[in-house]
Amino acid sequence: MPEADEKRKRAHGLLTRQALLVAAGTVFSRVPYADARLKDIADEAGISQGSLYFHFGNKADVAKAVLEEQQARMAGVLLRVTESERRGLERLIRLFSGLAELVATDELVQAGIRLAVQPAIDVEDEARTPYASWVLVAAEILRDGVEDRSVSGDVPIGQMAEFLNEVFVGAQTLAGLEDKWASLPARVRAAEPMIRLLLSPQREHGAA
Amino acid sequence: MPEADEKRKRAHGLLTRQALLVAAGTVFSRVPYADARLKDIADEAGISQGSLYFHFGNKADVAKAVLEEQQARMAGVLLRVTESERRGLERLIRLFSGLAELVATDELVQAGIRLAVQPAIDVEDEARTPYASWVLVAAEILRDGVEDRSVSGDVPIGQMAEFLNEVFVGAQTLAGLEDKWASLPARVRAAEPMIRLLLSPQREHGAA
Amino acid sequence: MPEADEKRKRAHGLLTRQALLVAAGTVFSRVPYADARLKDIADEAGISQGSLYFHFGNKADVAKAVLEEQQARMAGVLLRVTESERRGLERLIRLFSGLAELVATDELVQAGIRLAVQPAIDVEDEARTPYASWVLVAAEILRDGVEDRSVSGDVPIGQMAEFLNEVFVGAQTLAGLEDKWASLPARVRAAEPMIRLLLSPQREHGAA
Amino acid sequence: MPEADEKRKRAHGLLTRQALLVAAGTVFSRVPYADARLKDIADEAGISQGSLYFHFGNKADVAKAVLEEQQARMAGVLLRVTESERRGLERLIRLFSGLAELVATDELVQAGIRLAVQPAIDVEDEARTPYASWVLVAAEILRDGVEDRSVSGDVPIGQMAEFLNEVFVGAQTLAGLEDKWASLPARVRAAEPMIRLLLSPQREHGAA
DNA sequence: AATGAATGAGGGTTCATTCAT
DNA sequence: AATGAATGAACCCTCATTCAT
Repeated sequence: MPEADEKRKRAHGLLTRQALLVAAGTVFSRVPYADARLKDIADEAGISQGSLYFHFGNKADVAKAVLEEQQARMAGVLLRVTESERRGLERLIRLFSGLAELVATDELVQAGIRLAVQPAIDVEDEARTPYASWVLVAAEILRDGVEDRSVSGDVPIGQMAEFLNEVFVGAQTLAGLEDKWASLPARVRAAEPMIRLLLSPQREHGAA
Repeated sequence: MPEADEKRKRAHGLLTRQALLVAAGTVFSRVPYADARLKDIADEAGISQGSLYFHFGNKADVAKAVLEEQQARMAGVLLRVTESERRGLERLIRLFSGLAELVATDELVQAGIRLAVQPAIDVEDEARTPYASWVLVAAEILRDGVEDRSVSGDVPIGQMAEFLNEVFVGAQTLAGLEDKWASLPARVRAAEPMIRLLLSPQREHGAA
Repeated sequence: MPEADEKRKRAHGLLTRQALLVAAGTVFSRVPYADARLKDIADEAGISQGSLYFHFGNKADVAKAVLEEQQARMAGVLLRVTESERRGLERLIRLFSGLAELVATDELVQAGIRLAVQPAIDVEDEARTPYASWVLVAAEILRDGVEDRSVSGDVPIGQMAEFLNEVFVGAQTLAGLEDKWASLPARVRAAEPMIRLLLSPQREHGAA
Repeated sequence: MPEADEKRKRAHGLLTRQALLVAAGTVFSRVPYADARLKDIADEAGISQGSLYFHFGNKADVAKAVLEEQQARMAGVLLRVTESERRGLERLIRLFSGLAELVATDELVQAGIRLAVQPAIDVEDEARTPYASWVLVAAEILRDGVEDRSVSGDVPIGQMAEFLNEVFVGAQTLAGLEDKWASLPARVRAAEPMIRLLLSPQREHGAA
């Protein structure tokens, strides 16, 4: 059954590629792009450095693959939260804590963050843009919240979305420096009261 | 007068060192530590690469000097704001916008931020700690604010200080990615209403 | 009928080998041996790189096969000319123009020339000798020409054969550089009058 | 005397560069461009491989420098011959034998020939063109020869120049293959009678 | 007969650092 | 105080070759 052989072969290749991706996550989560050694990634994945080039064209491609996977995993959290939670305010809180949990525990996601934040010459912007999209997501949820009365109608949606994004990114940045993101969930939890205060309907927003 | 010569020489040496620092700021503000080339710094300063080693011991030393200068300049803003503003709330707001302005316009400070945020192998923590101190500063100001009634007494000082730090760092991170910090002042301005809302005395803080 | 299968398989194998040879011709005609990539040859032939090793032992073997085929094709021209032309002088002229035509149009022959001219480490001399043999062929034809009176008896056979060989090789080298041998036939045509002048019987040869 | 120091330093650098060029000649004269190892060149010159990059930008630059030097040396022969010999025919003969002598004894010139003949991807045409110019030189000399009656007026200048170029290039190619150009002078000497026969004034040229 | 996957040696190049002057 | 020159370690990447299927 040569066809079965083919399949197994290809499957094995995909496994290796997956291992490589995980290894890349480990390495890129620890050191900046320029300091990351392909040799370390290959070693970590248990294959030769040359093999790496069978699966990825070059160093930048590896980084891009990590970024893509990171985005997919973060989008996964969004999806799950969207499905499970009805009301806007809670959805937002859950999204934040869900992302925090993911970031705190998933090395590949941590690697993606590192890569996204630094201007590596060869990893083009295509992969680094998504920060903007999270603002849109937050705005969307806020609008839902206004509709379902979990969020005050006085909230200036756009600016608040931007603000919340800053809060999360700031927490993420600081947690990354402090203890490799282990404290991120705690930080987000600590921020929750302030967020509720800002959004809860019983207060008017006298913006400047 | 050989002594005069000596003096001139030493003065000239300091000038060169200063030029080197500025050049380092320019380069480190643009690319990550590992991508920064001593050659580029030397070129930018208009001296030979070899000379650089007369003024600094090695690459890490240059980075450390940049970090020190950055911290001095940021501390300068704190000093000026502390002197000029009486009431806690306004002092805090002024501090934020003052720092934002500095970051947006001063390449060396931008360089410092870049260096502080990334885990460069050889620039040890000594220089990266200051993030923690800003939380202390914020807490101090908040306490003053409570005392002078510009800040609500219900505000949980420690957590709020941490939260505000996250906001600023988040704005800084995003502005850095977006347009090399040009938009940071605008971001801080946009965040002002939320901050006022959180701190102003006429609302109770019944957070968990 | 398993035997028929066998036959078909073997035939198919030969086809592939042939395709491989053609592909090698294409690649070796374009770039020096060391720059020729087995991957390019395999791609050009439409098979996998691994398969190439079923048909040839290694890179040098591929080159040797190309050289052999080239020599066979050039010898073919000699054979055809010998059969068709009686008189020595005309035979010589026809041989030159026939070879020129072949070189100008046959990529595999071009590849052979490239390979023969450069000192590739692993394609040993076995394959590169034939230059000498062309001198012998030319001498033989010259002798025939003297006998049939189409070539002057005063011609110093050995040296003239060597000289004619140089002319052809020179034209070949220059045409190769100029336009990938497209101009070789024209060059040979332009050289014809000089050759006739040197060989025609009505003039005495007062060599040193 | 710091100025003297400067001078000595720079002179030392030029010496190294010169040594590097000679070493490159040795290596490039032996193996094709792609097989030439920068390590071998550096070793041959007695410096580190890294130093090589202080004097030349990259491998292609080294090759280009060799080509330039080769052209200068060959042009030198032309100059000397032009000065020493009055009559066209003798000038031509002397030029050929002078070049042959140079090629046979000068490794750097041999290297230049090797480089000029093979299509190395990164050594651009700028450096490989000069073959054409030799045809012009030959034509010029032939014209002089016609004027001073050392060359027959019936000679078709352009075509004859091209033909003579082919002869020399052919001899050069074959000598290169045979014994690293040692036999080139002998080959040129052997060709001399044929050339004289073609050019000497007492015969008419019935060109096609 | 053929393929996808893997290997490993080696090459060119970069760059922080040092040295002689 | 400054420079040109030199060093050497290391990195990314290529590519002929091999192996399991």
